[in-house]
Amino acid sequence: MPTIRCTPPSDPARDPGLLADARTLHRAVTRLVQVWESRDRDRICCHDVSIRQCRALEAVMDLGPLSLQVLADHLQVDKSTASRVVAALTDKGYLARERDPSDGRALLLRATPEGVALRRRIEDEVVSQEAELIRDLPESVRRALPGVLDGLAAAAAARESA
Amino acid sequence: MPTIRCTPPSDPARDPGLLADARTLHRAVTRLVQVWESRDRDRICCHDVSIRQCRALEAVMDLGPLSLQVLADHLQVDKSTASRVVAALTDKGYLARERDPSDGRALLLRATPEGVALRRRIEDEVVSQEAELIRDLPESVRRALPGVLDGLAAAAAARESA
DNA sequence: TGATTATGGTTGCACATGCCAACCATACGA
DNA sequence: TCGTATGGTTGGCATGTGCAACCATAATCA
Repeated sequence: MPTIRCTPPSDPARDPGLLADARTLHRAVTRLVQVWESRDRDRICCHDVSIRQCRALEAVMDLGPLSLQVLADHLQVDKSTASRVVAALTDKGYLARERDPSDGRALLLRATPEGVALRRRIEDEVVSQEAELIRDLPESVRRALPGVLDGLAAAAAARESA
Repeated sequence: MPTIRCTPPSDPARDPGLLADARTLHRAVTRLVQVWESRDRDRICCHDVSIRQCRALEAVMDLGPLSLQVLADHLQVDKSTASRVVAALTDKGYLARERDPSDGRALLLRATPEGVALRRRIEDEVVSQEAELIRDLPESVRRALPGVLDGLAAAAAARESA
């Protein structure tokens, strides 16, 4: 389908500052992502699950019982990867793999009570560290953060799927 | 050295909104990191190098000729991982592994001309996509971005090394 | 000086992740 | 009912990761 774009695809010459802004943004996001990745590895991996496994557990809890394919789409990984992540979580007792009664092919993934507890434990710990962190930030920055980050992630995700 | 902290280490009871803010922040950053990881996989991995390899190449160029250990510290990975990443980049011709003349044990890692060209190629492409992205953002968000992101990354990095 | 210790790198191991492709079972549509 | 589409699993192969063991060179100290 021929989507109509309101903004022309590229006219950086029209706004000379745009590329400079973009470069600044690129470096800032890259730095943030790298720092956070490392933090998450340290904070999550000591809790019996990998980062990916933790994200999968969160997705299952937040999106309700779901199929493997939906989970894979959400995590943006191949379904084979999702299958193995789920297998690991199931082996550890954090997820339950049921058959979808309305579709004999599909799974219905649910978090077990142990999974719910683990997720709460990890998130509480991380959030308390987050609290330490934002207390040191200027009030203006602290207030602007969620909106800005959500906007950025949403814009990137939208462009991704376009 | 006994660093003095201006804010007490933890008193969430003093500010009941703090934990809620922290949770909001946590979810926002997590989402952003996930979206970006996926983006980077798609944007970088079609250029003959993995994300990690690209980061390593950037680090070598930005920090000047450096040793494996310094690189590993910067990327926050084990030195064995750094060793293999460097080996891959060297095999592909993007890095040169020299002996440090002032220390017979250490390496001096440098980007080759091919490495420099590759990094420029990748960054130009990514930055142009970034430009598309921020053009769609509200002006207020776009203006707040770099400061907010830098502040957050810096705070996280500082707390990390504390 | 000679022995001990510290540091920089590499390698083996085990495992998670990643993608592709082949495969099976079930569902759906012509 | 037969062909096709979809949901999942598994195998293969590559990369990435940390840990531990190991080697070579420095640095330190008796």
